[in-house]
Amino acid sequence: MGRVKIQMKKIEDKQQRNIAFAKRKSGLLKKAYELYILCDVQIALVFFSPSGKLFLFDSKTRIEETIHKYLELPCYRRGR
Amino acid sequence: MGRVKIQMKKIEDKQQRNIAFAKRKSGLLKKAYELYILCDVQIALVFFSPSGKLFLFDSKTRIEETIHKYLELPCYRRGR
DNA sequence: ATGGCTATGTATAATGC
DNA sequence: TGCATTATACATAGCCA
Repeated sequence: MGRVKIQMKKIEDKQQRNIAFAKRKSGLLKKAYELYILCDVQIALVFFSPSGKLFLFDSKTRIEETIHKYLELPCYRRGR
Repeated sequence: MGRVKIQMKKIEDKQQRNIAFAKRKSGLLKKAYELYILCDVQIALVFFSPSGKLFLFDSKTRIEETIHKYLELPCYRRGR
């Protein structure tokens, strides 16, 4: 997607990994937002940066509500 | 991103909304996967389709672990 | 580190089967 | 109701300030 196609494996250089994280974090949050708006669906997204900082996205419902809706599903309906 | 730029608002036509959901769901899951692999970070993604079907992505840790890691944060560290 | 730039790879809206 | 294709908008890798 950039000037060069990259291999899908962990970026070993820590500085390069942080740069990639910063850029892709924004992209992922935007995609989550767009899916939520365009399709009017409930979404919860939780992730941690390489340094352990928390990032969140949720749809208009509070993230806890989506999480609890998931946790309350019987295990066999959780997929996996 | 397609042939035409679309407005960022709910797609009112149900059939078109389902089509957009199906495509963007794959894209969002792929982006989450790529961030996880490239940057080696913990991610939990939970969302429901317009018809209420559950979709998930998580990094190698079980999704419950990431969720609990989030829920155990003191509220002031959850952002928002 | 951060924040733009730009060339290039990707995602996807519309369309075709 | 889906897949596959195509054209076009978007995301981002590598640079540079």
